[in-house]
Amino acid sequence: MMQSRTHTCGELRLADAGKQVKIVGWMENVREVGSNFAFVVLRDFYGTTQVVIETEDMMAAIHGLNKESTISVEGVVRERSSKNPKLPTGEIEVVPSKIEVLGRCRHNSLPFEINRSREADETMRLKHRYLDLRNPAVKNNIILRCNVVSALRQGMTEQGFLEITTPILTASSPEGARDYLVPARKHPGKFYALPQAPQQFKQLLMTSGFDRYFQIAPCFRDEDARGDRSPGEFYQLDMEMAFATQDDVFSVIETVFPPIFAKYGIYNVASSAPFRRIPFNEALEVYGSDKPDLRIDLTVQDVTDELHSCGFGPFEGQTVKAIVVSDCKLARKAIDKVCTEVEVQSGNKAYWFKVDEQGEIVGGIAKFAAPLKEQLTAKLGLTPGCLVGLTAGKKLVAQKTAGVLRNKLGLACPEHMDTERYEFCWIVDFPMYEIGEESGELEFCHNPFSMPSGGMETLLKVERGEIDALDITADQYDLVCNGVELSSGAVRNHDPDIMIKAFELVRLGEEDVKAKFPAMYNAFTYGAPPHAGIAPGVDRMVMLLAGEASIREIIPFPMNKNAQDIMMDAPSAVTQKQLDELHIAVVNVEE
RNA sequence: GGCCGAGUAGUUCAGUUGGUUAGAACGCCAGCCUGUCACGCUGGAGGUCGAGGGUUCGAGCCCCUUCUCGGUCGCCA
Repeated sequence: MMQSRTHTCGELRLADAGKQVKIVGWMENVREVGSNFAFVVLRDFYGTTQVVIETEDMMAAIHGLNKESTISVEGVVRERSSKNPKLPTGEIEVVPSKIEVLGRCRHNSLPFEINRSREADETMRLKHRYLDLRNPAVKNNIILRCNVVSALRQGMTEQGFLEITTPILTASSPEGARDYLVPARKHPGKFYALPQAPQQFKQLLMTSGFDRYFQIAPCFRDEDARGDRSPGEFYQLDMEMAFATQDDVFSVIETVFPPIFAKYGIYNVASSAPFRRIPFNEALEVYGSDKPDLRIDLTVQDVTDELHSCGFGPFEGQTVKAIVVSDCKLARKAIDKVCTEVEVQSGNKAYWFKVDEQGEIVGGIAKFAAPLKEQLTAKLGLTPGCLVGLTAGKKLVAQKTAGVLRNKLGLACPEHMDTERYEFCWIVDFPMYEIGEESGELEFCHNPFSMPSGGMETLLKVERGEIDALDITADQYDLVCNGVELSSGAVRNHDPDIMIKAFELVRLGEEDVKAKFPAMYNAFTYGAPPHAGIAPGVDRMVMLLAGEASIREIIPFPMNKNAQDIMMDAPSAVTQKQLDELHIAVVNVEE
C-alpha cells in the first residue's frame, strides 16, 4: 500500500467493516487488558479510531513506545463486539497486520496530559503549545477562528469589497499607542514602525479611487496586555467605503455579522438588522457603560436628589446611582459577593438595600434609606422583593461603577439576563473633544480623523461662540456585542479645511496637520471622496463566538502577559554584528 | 508603574495553632488482567515546598527582600 493513509481517524464506520485500510496518527492511549491483548487509541486531526492488539507480533510492535508517538497502522476494519456509542467511530476497530513507527515520542512523561491541557499551568501550555494544540478542545478554537475569518472574507467579498494588503513596515505615527519600531539598516538613526492599524493606508486607498476595501489586518501596538487584549499584535477586519455614510457602514456590518455569529457562536441567536443605536451619553446614563451588555434588562437610575444628603457619608454631596432588581432572590452573602467584585473591578464601593415582603426597607444601608422610603418608592417604583444596588461618586465615577454593578447583578440574577444570545448595538454620537485630565485643556476625545457632526458649519459655530466645543459630537461609532467593544469606526474627515479647523480648536494648525499626516493631507487636497469605515477586532469576535474569557485561547501561538513568546524565546538577544549593522548601541542591559 | 491573587512530586492540588518520615489524584515504572474505552487490581519510584535572608529548640506555614505567572487599574488616537 503506497498511500500515506486510506482513511482518517475520524471517518471509519460500521459500513466500512471488512475493508483493508491504513490510518496514521498519534498514539493517544494504550489500554492493556491482557498479556497479549490491548487497545490503542489512534488520534489524528479528524478524530480517534481504536486499534485492537491481539497478537504477540503487534504487541511487540508497540512495546516500549511512548504515548504521543506517531505510527501508521495497516489492517482490516472489524465490527466491535462491545461498541461505544459515545464515539463516532465507536462501532468499529482496526485489526492491524502492520504497525510502523513514524515519529517516536522521546518523553515517557509529558509536561501535561494532552486531553486535560486546559487545566495545566498556562506558562507550561504556551511553552509546549504544539502539545497543547493536540488537545481537540484547544485545537477547535483555532478551527473556529479559520472558519470565522473565511466567512468574514466571503461576506465582505459578497458585499463588493476588495481585499487589499497594506504595508507592515511603515512610518511611526505621532498619535495613539506606543509603536513597535524597526531600525532601518540603510538609514542610520531612522526607524520603520509596524502599523497600529492600516488607518491612513485605507483612507489613501479611498482617495485612490478604490470604492470598497477590506483586509484581515495585523495591527501592532506596544501596550500592556489584558485578558481580552493580546500584547503586541492582533487582527482587525479592517474596512472602508468611499462616498459612504454612517448608515452605509452599519448596513454592511448588520448584513455580514449576524449570520456568522448565529452559525459559529456558542449561542445561535444574534440581533437582526437594524441594531439598536444608543447615543454615547445615554449609554453612560442608562447602562453606566459605553459598551453595554443588552442581554441584561437592568438599567441605572439617578437618585442623587433623594440620597445625596441622606446622612450616609459616601453619598454626601456625590452623584448617586441606583439599579433596581425586581424579585431579587439573592441572599445577603451573594449580594456582598457582588459588591466585593464591583470594588475589585472598579476600585469603587457599591452599596445596597432591599425591600422586604412587608414593603419595609431593610439590609445594607437601610438605616439611611428607610426614612426616605416614600421618595425612593415614588422615584424607583419599589415593590416587595426589590434589591436596590447603589453607587456614588463624581458623575462619571458613579455612572461607571453602576455599570460594573449592573453587569455583576445581571450575571448573579439569571431572571434578569437572557444569556444565550448575541445582542449587538451601536454606540453613536461620541463627543469630538474633551478636557484632557493632564493638560486641563481641550483635546481630541478619540481620534482626529473623524468628521465632526455637521462638518465645517459646526466648527464655525464654536468659533462664533454659539456652541461649546465639548458639545460637538463626531460621526463616530462603536460596535458593541454582549458588553464587548468589538470596534470603533467613523465617517472620516476628508476635507483639508475642516481638518485644519478641527485642529485649530485644540491649538494646532495647518502645519501640524501636514507634519502629522503628510500623505493623507496632501492626498485630500487632490479631490477626496467622503468615506467611512470600521475595523472590528477579529480576536475578540472569535472570543465571543467561542465563549472564551482569555484571548490566548483563540490565538494559535499567543504571547504571555509580558509580551514574551516562551516557546520561541522572543524577544531574545541578538549578535553584536546584527546590532552594528543596524547602528544600535545597547547600553545598561540587565540580565 | 499601583493594587489583588498564585507559586508544594512530571501535572493539578491539599497541607489544621509553627511540631514525628510533607500527602492525594492523574501521569510514570514493574507485575497481574482477553472487550477496554477516564479500563481495573497490586506494588514502586518520584520533592531545592520559586529564590535569598530572618524569627524560633523547631518553618511548607510567621516576618523581610526578591523573582515568576495570572487578574485588575494606568495605558490601548
